[in-house]
Amino acid sequence: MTKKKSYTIRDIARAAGVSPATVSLVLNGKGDISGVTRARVLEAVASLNYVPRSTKSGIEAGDTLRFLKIAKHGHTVNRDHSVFISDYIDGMSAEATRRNYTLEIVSFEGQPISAVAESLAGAPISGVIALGTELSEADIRLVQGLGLPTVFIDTVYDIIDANFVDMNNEDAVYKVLARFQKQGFRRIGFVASHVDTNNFHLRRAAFFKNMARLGLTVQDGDVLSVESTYDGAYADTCSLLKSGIDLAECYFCTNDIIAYGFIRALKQFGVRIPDDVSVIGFDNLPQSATMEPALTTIEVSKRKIGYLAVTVLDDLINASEPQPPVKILVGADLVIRASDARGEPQEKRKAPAARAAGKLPAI
Amino acid sequence: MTKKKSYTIRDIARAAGVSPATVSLVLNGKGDISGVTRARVLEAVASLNYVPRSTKSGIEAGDTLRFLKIAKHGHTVNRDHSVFISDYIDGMSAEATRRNYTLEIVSFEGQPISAVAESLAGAPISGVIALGTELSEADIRLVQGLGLPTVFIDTVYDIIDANFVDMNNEDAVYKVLARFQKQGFRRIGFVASHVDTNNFHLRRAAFFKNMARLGLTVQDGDVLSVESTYDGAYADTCSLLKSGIDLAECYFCTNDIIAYGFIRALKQFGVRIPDDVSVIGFDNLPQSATMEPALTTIEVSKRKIGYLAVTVLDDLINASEPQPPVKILVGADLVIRASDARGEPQEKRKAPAARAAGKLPAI
DNA sequence: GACTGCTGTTGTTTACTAAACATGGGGAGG
DNA sequence: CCTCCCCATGTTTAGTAAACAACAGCAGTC
Repeated sequence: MTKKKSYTIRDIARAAGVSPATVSLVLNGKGDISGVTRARVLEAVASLNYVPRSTKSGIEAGDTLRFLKIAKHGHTVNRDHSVFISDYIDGMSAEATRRNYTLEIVSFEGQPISAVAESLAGAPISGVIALGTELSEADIRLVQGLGLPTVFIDTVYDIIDANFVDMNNEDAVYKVLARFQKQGFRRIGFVASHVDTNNFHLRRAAFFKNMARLGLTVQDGDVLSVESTYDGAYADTCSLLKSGIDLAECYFCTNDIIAYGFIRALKQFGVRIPDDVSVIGFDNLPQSATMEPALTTIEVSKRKIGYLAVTVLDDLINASEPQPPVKILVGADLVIRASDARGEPQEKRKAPAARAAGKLPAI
Repeated sequence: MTKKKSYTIRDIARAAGVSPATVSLVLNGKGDISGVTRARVLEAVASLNYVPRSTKSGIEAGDTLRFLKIAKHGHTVNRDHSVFISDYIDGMSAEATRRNYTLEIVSFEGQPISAVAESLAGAPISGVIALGTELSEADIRLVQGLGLPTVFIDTVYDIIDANFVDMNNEDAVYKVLARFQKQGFRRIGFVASHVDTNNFHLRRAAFFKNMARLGLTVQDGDVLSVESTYDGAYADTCSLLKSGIDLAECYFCTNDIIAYGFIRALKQFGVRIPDDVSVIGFDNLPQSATMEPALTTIEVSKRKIGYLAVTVLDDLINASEPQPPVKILVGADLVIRASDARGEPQEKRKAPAARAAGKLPAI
C-alpha cells in the first residue's frame, strides 16, 4: 500500500458515488451539502485513509478565530460567570460556523497579559475575540497592538481605537431607575462591587448620571459596596446591617450574584423583599427566575454580542481597506419579576416588527 | 394572444435554453448567474412578454429598504451636506444590493414628522433607514413607533430603545484635542454652531469632557457660536473680531463648513493660519484638501456607517426573535494637513492587519 | 351557496455536478 | 543545478434536477 500514490479527491468521489467537486466542498465546509452525502463522503475518506496531500506542505489550517478567555485576577471571571461565557460562545460559534470559521478557545487564568500576547504571536489564526471583562486600557492596547484583527467583548473604553461589543450599561441602568421612579420611589440606593471591572465602573457612572437625569438625588449612605461573590456580598451586607445603616427604599445591585447575597442578608435581618425594600439586579442569571422572591433584573442578549463580534471581525479580516474601529452597544431588557415593589404581571418585550409583505403594484 | 394563458417560467426557460430553475434565480436575483445567461433570460422574458402572474395578485414588490432623507428645518441638511448623504447612500446601496434589497430614497423637506410617518404607513417596504441628523428624540420615538424595522443614522440618543449607527463624536473630538495638546497648546477654543443638531450637541459635550480628561481648562470666551453656513459663519466671526475678542491659540470647529467661514474671516483680519491660530475641522469635505491652507480635519467613513446600517437592518428583518436595539459608533480619523501648527508630513492611517495565512500542521 | 379537500400548475430552493480555473511539484531540457 | 512547462490535484463558479411550497380552481358534500 505504499507504491500506489495515495488517493486523490477523485478516488474518494468514485468511492462515495459523488462528483469530485462535492468531495472538495465537503472537505472544505463550503457550499450546501446534505447530511447524508457529507457522511458518505467522510466515510469514504476515512476508509480509504485519504490524506489531502496537495496545497502547502502538511495539513492546512482553515480560517480560525480565537476566543481569548482571560481571567487576570478571577474576581469576576469565575464560576459564577460561566453562564455568560457560554452564551457568548454560543453566539460566536453559531455565526463563525455560518461564515466558515473554526472557533477555538484559549483560556488564561492569573497569567500576565504578556503571556496572552506571546501566545498570539505567529499563531495560525485570522482574528481574535478577546473577553475584555477584566482587561485594563493598557491590556487592551497591548493586545490590539499585536496586529491581528481583534474585537473585544464585555467591555468598552472611550478613546481607544479598537473594536468593542458590549452591553449598553447606561441605557440598562436608566431602565432600572426609571422603573423605580415610576413605582413612586425617590430614595434609590446602589449596591456596587469592591472590585471594579469596567462594566461595573460603567454601571456606577450610569447610576449617578441617570439619577441626575431623572431629577433624583443620591443620598450619601445609599451607595454601598460589597464583595462580588455570593458569600462575600452576604457577609458584607450583614456587617453593614449590624452597624445599623439606614436603608433606602430600593436598591439596584450591580449584578445578580451580589443581589443574591444582599437579599439573603436583608431577609435574615427581617427585611421583607419587596414589601420593605425593592431590589433589581443585573444579568438575569438562571437562578433569578427561580429564587424567592424571583429577582427583577436586567437581561442582555449575550448571543447577540457574540454574533456581532464575529460579524465585525469578519469585516475586519476580509475588508480590502483598513476599517475604522467600531463600538457597538447592545440594548438591554428589564425583566420584571417579584423583587421590586408591587410586582405586576410578567412584562413581555414588544413583538418584533412583522416583516412587511408589500403587495402594491409597482409604479 | 388572449386565449393562451400567458407564458410560464418554463416557456421562458425553453426559449432561453436554460432550466426553469435558472429563470427563477435570475428573476429573483438569487444564486450565481453569469451575465451572459442573465441577459439571455431577461431577453426571453421581454420578447415573450412574460408577466410573473403567480404569487399574490399583481406584480410582486421585491424586498425594499427605504432611506428617509429628512430635512426638518434645513439648517444642516442642505446642499453643503450632500457630499455626506451620497457617501451614506453609496455604503447602503452597495450592501443592500449584495443582500438582495432594493434601496429606495424618499426626501422630506420642511414637512412635519407626521408626514413622514404617514408616508410609511402601509408602504410595501421591509425596513427603514432614517437620516437622523435633524431629528429630535420625540421624532425618533414617533418613527420608531411605526412598527417597521428601523435604523437611524447620523445621530444617537441615550435611553431610546432604537437602533443607531453614528460616528464616534467623543473619540473624534479627543483626537483633535490631544493633537492640539501634543503641539504644546494649552488654550484651546471651540467654534460651535447656533443650530444644535444632535451631533453638534455631542461634539460640544465631548469638547468639555475631553478638555477635562486632558487636564485642560476651558476659558469662558473661547467657546464661540456662529451660524452653520459658510456665509453665516464668516459674518458672525467678523462681528466677533470687530468686537475685539481675545483669540485662543487654536480652535476646533464643529464642522468644516464653519471652519471655512471662520478661517476666511480670520485671514481677512490679518490672522495667519496656522502661524497665529491653528484650526481643525470636522467632516473632511472635499474642499478641505484643496483650500489654502489645507484644513486638518476629522474624517469618518460614511460608507461604513451606511454599510452597518443595512447590516443591522437586515438582521432585524430576518431574525426570528425580537432583536435587542443596537447602538454603533464608528471611529474617526484625524487627517493632518496644514491648518494646525507646525504642519507635519501627511499622516497615514496604520495598515490593516494582514490576514494571517496560517500553515501549521494541525495538532 | 358555502365549505372542504383534492389536484395540477406555477414558481422556489436545495443539493448536487460539469467544467473552467488555480496551484504547485516534478521531469525534461538547457 | 536551474528553468520552464505540463499535468495532477484540488477549488470554485454557474448551472440543473428534483423535491418542495403555494395556490387556483374545481368537485363533492351538506
